[in-house]
Amino acid sequence: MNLNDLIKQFGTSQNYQKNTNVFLQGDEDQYLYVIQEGVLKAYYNDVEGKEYIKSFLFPGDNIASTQALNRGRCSFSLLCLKDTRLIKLPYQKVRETAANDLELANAIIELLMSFAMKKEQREFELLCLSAEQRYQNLLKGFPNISQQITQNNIARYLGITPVALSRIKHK
Amino acid sequence: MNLNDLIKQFGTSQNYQKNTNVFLQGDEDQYLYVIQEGVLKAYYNDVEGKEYIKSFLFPGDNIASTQALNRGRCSFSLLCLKDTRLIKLPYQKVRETAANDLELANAIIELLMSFAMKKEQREFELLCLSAEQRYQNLLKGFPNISQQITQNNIARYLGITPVALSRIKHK
DNA sequence: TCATTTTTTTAACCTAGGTTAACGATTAGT
DNA sequence: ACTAATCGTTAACCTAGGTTAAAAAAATGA
Repeated sequence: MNLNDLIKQFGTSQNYQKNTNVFLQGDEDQYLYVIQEGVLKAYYNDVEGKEYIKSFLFPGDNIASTQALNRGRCSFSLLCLKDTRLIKLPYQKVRETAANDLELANAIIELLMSFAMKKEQREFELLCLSAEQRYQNLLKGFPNISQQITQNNIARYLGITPVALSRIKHK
Repeated sequence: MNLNDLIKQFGTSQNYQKNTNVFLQGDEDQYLYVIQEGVLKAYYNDVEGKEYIKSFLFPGDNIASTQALNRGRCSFSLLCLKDTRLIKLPYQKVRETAANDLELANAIIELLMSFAMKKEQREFELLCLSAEQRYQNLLKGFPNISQQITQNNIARYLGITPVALSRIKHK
């Protein structure tokens, strides 16, 4: 069994309107989501309500809170920036199936490996690059991002304020 | 087959003296390492030679460059801060074995999942916390770290200079 | 189209942390 | 125990980015 078979068997399709949350920081949510259509942001809020954007999600991407999957609560919130369609896959089913299915287990290894690589890349950027370098990097990897995402959101993703991003662009 | 069996079958034990590198940024190195004894740092150097520390490694931890495993070069270097003994496991063997061994494949899923959680936590800290908060966090999770790691290295791990860390401590 | 809301820019001022350099304090090697 | 090297601290000065607020620009909706 591969990931597509698994999705056919256990996945349910869900529609969300722009500006609705798929889940909120603090929720229990043991699902894996695959984006079919739309754009989302995954973000943290601190105690003062300040927002920090973990990542943007586009069709083909997948997401879950690893904290929540491993018997915890979501460490972040997930919000639709546009009308969105996604597939919701119960993680319990994924693990149960993988426990008895060699092909699927190896597909999940691939998936986790590529997730790990992405997280490691983000860690690198946050640790080693200046805000300006992170911005250049983002543009290089995603030249038309500003058509899809507001500058406000881009700034929060880079770890700076919208004011600071405006300054960087001005140069 | 579980991870320990795999280590017995394909792992080789290696000793390194303090201040020697296990691998260098830019190397090809398709091995997974398990730390038996010692302390190490994983770090990036930028074009000007400035150093940024990804993580410290202690007995029981494991490490590899995910970039290098996936037919690339190491994105960081690995250096022993103390005399070190570690087990070197060829990643090719791990994948070949997992491809035909359900138990092992699921053990690797566990391993990758816990790796992903760690990277996600680090991403959170770098994105959302100030240097001072990151320092407090580190002390909470590892109260005796300054007996094991110099302040210079701690600062580079936090993403600040040793001078800045000295200032933070002074408060 | 007009009105409202949201986004982006600009400016003034502030703060955390960087840089350089000098000086003690430790540590390691002989 | 002595020397050399490394490490930690302090100070002076600098810079990237934060904060607040107001104005301009753009998007949204009736």
